[in-house]
Amino acid sequence: MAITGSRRLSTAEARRHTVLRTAIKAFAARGYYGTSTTEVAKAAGISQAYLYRLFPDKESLFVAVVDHCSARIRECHSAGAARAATAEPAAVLAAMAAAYTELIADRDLLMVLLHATCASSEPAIREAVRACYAKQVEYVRAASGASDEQIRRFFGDGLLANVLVGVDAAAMDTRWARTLLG
Amino acid sequence: MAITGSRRLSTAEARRHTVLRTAIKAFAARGYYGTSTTEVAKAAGISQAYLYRLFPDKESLFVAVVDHCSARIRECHSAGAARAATAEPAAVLAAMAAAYTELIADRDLLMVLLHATCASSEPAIREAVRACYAKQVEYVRAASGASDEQIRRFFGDGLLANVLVGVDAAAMDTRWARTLLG
DNA sequence: CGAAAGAGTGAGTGATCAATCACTCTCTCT
DNA sequence: AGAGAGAGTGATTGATCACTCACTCTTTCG
Repeated sequence: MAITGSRRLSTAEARRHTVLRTAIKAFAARGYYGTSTTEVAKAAGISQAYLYRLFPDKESLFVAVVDHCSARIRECHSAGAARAATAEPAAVLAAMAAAYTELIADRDLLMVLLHATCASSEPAIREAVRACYAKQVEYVRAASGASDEQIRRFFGDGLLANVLVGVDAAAMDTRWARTLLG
Repeated sequence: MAITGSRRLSTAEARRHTVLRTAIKAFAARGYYGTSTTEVAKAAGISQAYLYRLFPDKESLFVAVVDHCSARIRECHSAGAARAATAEPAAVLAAMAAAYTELIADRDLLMVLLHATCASSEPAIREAVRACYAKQVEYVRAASGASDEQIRRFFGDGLLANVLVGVDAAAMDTRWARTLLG
């Protein structure tokens, strides 16, 4: 190891990356407490024992998954901002919101972050969630130049969308769901 | 039983009520999957075995707790609305929002609802969460006469407050936290 | 070749969990 | 008094959990 700087990812690192991707689906359903490491390993196509050679424990694994989700959201916001019609804060925010709505349509990534917020009684997870919000807020602020009030509304809308996806409100035909879906 | 209509709550029913109150604190920290029935029983001051005579299983217990929280939120909104300065929708919404902010200051009730949203991959829990939102939205609509857009913003603000309390943003001295706290 | 390093696993371990059972104690009503 | 109903519990069970260990197979490289 450490022989060349141009070496491809080692196989173990590639595996770790695979685990991060597939663990999103595994954790999405029942979160940190409700998902067993065996389920995560099965989703990644490896043995549970090897999972423990890739990550020191379940908490570190979950934190890594949250960080991975956080990075994907920032990529999404960035891609959205690039598609904004004008450089006006409101236009940039609207473009980012549209990209975000598209991103969370598959539910899994979103549910992991919802679960992570819930599991923030574990200090390490709380820090990961805080870091995720910190990076999102500062990125949105820098990319859009929006005011605090605009940013607050942006995140309020996003969180409402999260919950509506979480309870699958789009599949319901009730007045309250239609009201909140807007 | 069923002898008189004026009888006080039976002792078993009183116990059930105690359990619902105390279980909020127990479930708040680690949610449906992460909280054992032994912890819930201990918080209520009864044996775990008796918990199973009061509720058929863990899921029913959790659903009952969610329903209890739902009722408390509606009482809170109702009390808030009664304190509104004028009957204008915006004034009523503001008064309800203020009452809600006060209610969730203790974190526990709020965290249970956040956990319930997360646990909505369990059908019975999902239904309880949906019912909770349904009642809230329809109550807010009826009490305030607000437009759909106003209602959406009201719940977006509430959910943002939920998350900020969830990660204890008020205890942080960072720019992103100050921005979102407003 | 051969040996060292790393990828990967089967078979456990003790702890903990939801749920059950057999049992005791305390009322209430006749 | 005494019997029956309901309140309440200690002990247990089979399953599942996070985590570990001893081991094999494969790749790389001198």
